[in-house]
Amino acid sequence: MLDRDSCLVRNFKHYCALDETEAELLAALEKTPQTMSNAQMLWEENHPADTLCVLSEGWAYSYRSMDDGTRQILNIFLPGDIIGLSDFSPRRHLTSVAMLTEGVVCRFPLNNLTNIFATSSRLTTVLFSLAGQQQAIMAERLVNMGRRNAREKVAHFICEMHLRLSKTCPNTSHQFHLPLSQQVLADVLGLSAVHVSRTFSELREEGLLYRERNRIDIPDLKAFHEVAGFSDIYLSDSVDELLERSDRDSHSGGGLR
Amino acid sequence: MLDRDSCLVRNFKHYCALDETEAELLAALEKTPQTMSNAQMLWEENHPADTLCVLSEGWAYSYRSMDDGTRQILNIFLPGDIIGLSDFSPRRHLTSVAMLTEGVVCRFPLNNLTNIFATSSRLTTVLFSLAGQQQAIMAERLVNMGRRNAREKVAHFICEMHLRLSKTCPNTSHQFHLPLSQQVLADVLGLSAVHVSRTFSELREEGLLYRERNRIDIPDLKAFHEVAGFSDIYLSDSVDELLERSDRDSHSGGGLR
DNA sequence: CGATACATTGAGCTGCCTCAATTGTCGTGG
DNA sequence: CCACGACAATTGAGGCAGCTCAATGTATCG
Repeated sequence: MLDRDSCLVRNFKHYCALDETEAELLAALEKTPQTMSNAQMLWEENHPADTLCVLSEGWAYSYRSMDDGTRQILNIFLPGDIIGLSDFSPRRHLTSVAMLTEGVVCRFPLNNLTNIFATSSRLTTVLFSLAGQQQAIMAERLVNMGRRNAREKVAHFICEMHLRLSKTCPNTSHQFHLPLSQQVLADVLGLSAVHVSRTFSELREEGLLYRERNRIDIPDLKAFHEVAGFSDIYLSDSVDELLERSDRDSHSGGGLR
Repeated sequence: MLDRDSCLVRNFKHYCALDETEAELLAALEKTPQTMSNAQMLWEENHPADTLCVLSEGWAYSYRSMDDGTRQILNIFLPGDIIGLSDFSPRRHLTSVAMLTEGVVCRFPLNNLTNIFATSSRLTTVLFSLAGQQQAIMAERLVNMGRRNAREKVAHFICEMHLRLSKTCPNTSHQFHLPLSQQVLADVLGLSAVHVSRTFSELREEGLLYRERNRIDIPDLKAFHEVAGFSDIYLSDSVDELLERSDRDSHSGGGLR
């Protein structure tokens, strides 16, 4: 056992109670901590995908580089996130991943996942939910890119990050730290850095959003959600009910544990 | 047993051999066929997500409706696809799903999935891969939306559909049926229908792509991929290797089957 | 103190949008 | 068989959101 819950275990406990075996299975994913400097790469597009990662500390992001030198950022990762779940099946990583801050990551081989599948159907359920959540985030970002203007894009993304942050660290208020440069934001949102700057100016002048250095301040969260057309359902997680069913199933035969 | 493989079983066999138990688990998902007319809804955004669907025949799509009346299409589904995998964890569907053609769908309760998790770690692995593939498709579309112009967007999407089609039905040549109106394409790509039309005209005049009614003709596939900046890695599936590992694991203890 | 990265602001351009009118295609019913 | 209506596609005209290029300002750090 561990003397103290790892980041991942803490994250999972948010979803369901874990017995000893399960906690150990998860802890196995965080056996090999590795400190990372800002901007350091975890892996690059097209490289063999034999390991995935738990992000234990710090922020990271995944992206695809374009031929013309630009890039599209696909995902922002926070502590407790598993990085590369979607690269589970292809032989090679589909995206590059790099750090946004200093931090700690723990690589683990793909086997650990299949091992979990074979051992705990409850953890499998949670993992599946997590993968689904990541997909939901990407779906929402697709909507963002396709059908919203710059103002809404920026606002919506800030709302999303704010909500995700307040889930992992509950003391997040209307002010919080967001270590993303305007260039990074532009690469997330499919805008130019210049236009992101103008958009921030606009929002600031209307008193809706203040940003200096990497601090964000949203004076009126409700009004801001309005601007963004933000709805939080896509980030709501309710694995509990699923697990109840799963447990019922296993008691009534056919199940594993 | 079934006298004839269901659509889904056929799809899964593409990934790995199935024993009798596994085939039955999968077949259970297609127990309740239901014929659907064109444009009929499978479910709507925000409605309770207690069942998912296998698409047995026909095409379908998922989308999000915006306040201003527009919509963003998130995914196009082909026969053999499981619809709603990403709605697995939230209590409510995050997207609406409707048919693009006539067809047949089979609803099944969420339990069936958790049941699979608890019974076959091999099927679980395949399911996880499928979910990953859907996410890869969405990631690619995100890149499309963020960093490509209309011409590339249209071309890239056509390439993607062409490839996906030729995987499920091998007799797809450089001509194929694509039952998507220009309005639908616009809603996929975040463009206006008018501009999609102009883009098709442009591509036609350059001899790169012909489209009339719902038939597509790509005279020179290689040249067309060039225009699109299309790379097919993100649609490559290699679950086989994963399963080998999974099997090895289970033989050496800790595993299930 | 200079170097480097990040942010702001202006000017001019363009890709895509909106609105609107026209044509083509199909299915339906008289 | 033709007339009709519904829908999909095309084409033109004009507008604007967001782009690029470039210059300047500002903070951080060795």
